[in-house]
Amino acid sequence: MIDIKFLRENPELMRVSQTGRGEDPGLVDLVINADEVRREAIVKFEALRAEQNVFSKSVGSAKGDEKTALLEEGKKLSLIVKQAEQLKTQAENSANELLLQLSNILDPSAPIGGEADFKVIENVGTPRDFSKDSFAPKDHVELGKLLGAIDTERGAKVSGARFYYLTGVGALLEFALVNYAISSAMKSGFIPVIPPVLVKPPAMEGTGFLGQAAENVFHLEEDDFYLVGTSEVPLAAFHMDEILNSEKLPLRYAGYSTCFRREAGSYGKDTRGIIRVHQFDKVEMFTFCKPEDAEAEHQRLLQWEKDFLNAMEIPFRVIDVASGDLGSSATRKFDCEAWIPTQNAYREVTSTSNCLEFQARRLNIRMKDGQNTKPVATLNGTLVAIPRMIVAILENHQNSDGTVNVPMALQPFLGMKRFELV
RNA sequence: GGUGGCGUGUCCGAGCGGCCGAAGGAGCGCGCCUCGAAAGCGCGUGUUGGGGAAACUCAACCGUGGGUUCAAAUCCCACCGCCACCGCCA
Repeated sequence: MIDIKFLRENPELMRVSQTGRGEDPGLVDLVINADEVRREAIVKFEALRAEQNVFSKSVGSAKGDEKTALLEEGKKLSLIVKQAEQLKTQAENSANELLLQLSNILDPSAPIGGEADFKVIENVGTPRDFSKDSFAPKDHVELGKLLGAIDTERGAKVSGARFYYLTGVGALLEFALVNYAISSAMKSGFIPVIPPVLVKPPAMEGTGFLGQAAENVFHLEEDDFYLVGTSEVPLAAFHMDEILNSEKLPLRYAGYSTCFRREAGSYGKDTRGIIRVHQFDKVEMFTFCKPEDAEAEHQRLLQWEKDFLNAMEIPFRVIDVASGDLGSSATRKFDCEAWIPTQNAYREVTSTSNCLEFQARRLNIRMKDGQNTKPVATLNGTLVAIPRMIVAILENHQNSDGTVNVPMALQPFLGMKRFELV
């Protein structure tokens, strides 16, 4: 949520930001109008209410005929106050509804444009040249079968398209990735968390996933629960309605959870394999910090993501995501894209967003900073999203016979140096 | 799922329908005392919104939402959460 006071004073900045995202700049003026209506309604109601408060007190001490007369008048006043209160509530609700529709203000350094207008920040490592090894790389589906690691056919049989089983070394690889991720996160001061994956509407709304992202969220109609698409949701909502001690910041949490995504509108995209699935596990980093520290923290999160990919010995690049492709909560976002040999392309494997105070305002998470209470900043970043990391590892570290070398960093967690054929 | 109890400020814990934003205590902050500390004493200590340059002032908030009333923390209803016991189950 945007700070209404900031918006009142900087409407032009907000219009520019909305335009940059490809969203409606006219919304800004609707919000400003609604805010004026809201404040007028408040003034009217409060004046009447104050009058009623004074009046009510005089009733108590009166008696006899005088009291009967006062009671009559009180009834009339009561009606008027009630009407004014209703108008006030309506005005507040509609102002709030509009305000919630506004996306976060863009970071001025974020590249403007659509999905394709990202800026490459750096390339790390060099894609392996398979012609030098004189064999054509197999894709992860084929490797997964040869190793007994991934079973997409049975996944489809049991749950439908975009489901899979991780079996044998596939399952072990997930455990190793998670253990490696959590143990390195703890070294950086993260608190490990296993959060709930079913959440109630306020958590989902607060994190900003019920706007344009709503179509990708699973909803349990009967119980009004949402299945989270990322543990960002329960981690952000962890401190909902709380006031944090600013001296304890930054607070860093590493959440391990299953993630559920409907993948609506991606029919025909990545239908093969486990690049795009309805359910997967992920270790997510989440930070609560002072707004003035957010930008530096964003760089730190990015660095931890890079460290992870380097430890997996995978070539990748970092992109600065363009304005039109940011989530509504993010002011800026960096993606790490791993090299996928059989696609001859870089594909997103991790992503980190700076939401500044946007989510915190919606979730009512504040900090006590000296005399003042003000919203904190929140940031999130993927440490490892299991299926995509498995794809990257299998495809990049395969040998001509279909066996796969285990990256050094994972060997202690797996107890093996190579995945063998089954 | 059934029955009973409870939900008040950072925490504990009072609260005849008006004088209750709310006693008392703990904690915290400042000061006194002390060589220093503890104890003791004194003072202070919520959030949100509106108006105001500010001092300040007004309004709202006692789980949430409705209702009754001139007036609700206090009465009524619904919902949510917590605790206890019973039933069922991992």
